[in-house]
Amino acid sequence: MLSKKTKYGLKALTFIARRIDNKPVPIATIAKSENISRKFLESILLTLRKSGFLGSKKGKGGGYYLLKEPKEINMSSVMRILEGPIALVSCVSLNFYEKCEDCPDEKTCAVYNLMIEVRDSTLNIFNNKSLSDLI
Amino acid sequence: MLSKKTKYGLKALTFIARRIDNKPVPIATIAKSENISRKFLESILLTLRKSGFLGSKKGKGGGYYLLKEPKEINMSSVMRILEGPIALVSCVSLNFYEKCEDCPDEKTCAVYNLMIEVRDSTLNIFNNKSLSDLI
DNA sequence: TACTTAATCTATCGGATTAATAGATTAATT
DNA sequence: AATTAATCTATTAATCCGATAGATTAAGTA
Repeated sequence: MLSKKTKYGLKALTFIARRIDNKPVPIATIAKSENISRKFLESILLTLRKSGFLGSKKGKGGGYYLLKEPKEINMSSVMRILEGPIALVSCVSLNFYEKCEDCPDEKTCAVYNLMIEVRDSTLNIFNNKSLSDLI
Repeated sequence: MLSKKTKYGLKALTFIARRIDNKPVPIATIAKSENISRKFLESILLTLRKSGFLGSKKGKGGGYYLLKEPKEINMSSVMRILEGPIALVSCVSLNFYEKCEDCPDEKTCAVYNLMIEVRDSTLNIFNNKSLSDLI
């Protein structure tokens, strides 16, 4: 299941992307319009800024704005920043690989191949979707 | 990410399915062979029994055995019992549907359609996989 | 019958993670 | 100077996960 962080993050990104002028959008505006706890959203937007998706401007007329074209913002990268691994088990993760403690050998693991398949099909969707597709 | 419960459950099911004679397998045997906490596995097998996948026999020579052919044990149903919803958000879940509190309208939700797509592709895999494919 | 094996049931617990909150600070605009 | 709005640091509340403990019930075996 998707965390609220990810869900809110995606909603906020699309909200910001919908502004054609790309003028800064204040946190409060997004929070109110999308029914998100203002403070929680604050921390989410901060991570999106630190990851290079968003820029920010303080003071009056400030807020968050996109640093790239919506078309250039890939869903895989957003999901990885907000949610973490796309794979269902870390031993099949491309970007967050980790060996399973309990599993002596991945090649003989029954779960492994199934999860590879799921990962690939999900990745296939996220890789071919950008923020512009969510608008 | 998959819970350990699900991962262990899948491993245990394949372990049991590998016994061609389908004689009861004691919890302890599975736990030792698959490096799973015995007590934790106990509760997992209990839910698999209550869901109709496994039968059990007490006493000497007892243990858990499959109630159906591995070919008849569908991955979607196993996943739903062990992990819960296959969908990433409950508002796109077929079996565990729940309305999002924050979302006023699913039709205008940007996340919705993306998650529908992910659900369908994952479901497509699980629906066409059975326990026999894991062995 | 007594003993052993093994599942069953109830309950609890620590730790990690998630979601949310609070308050003080910094920066920009008017 | 006043206002607006992001930033930073810390804390809290709630939930969930993985694991554990102990007593009980059932079945086979000597």
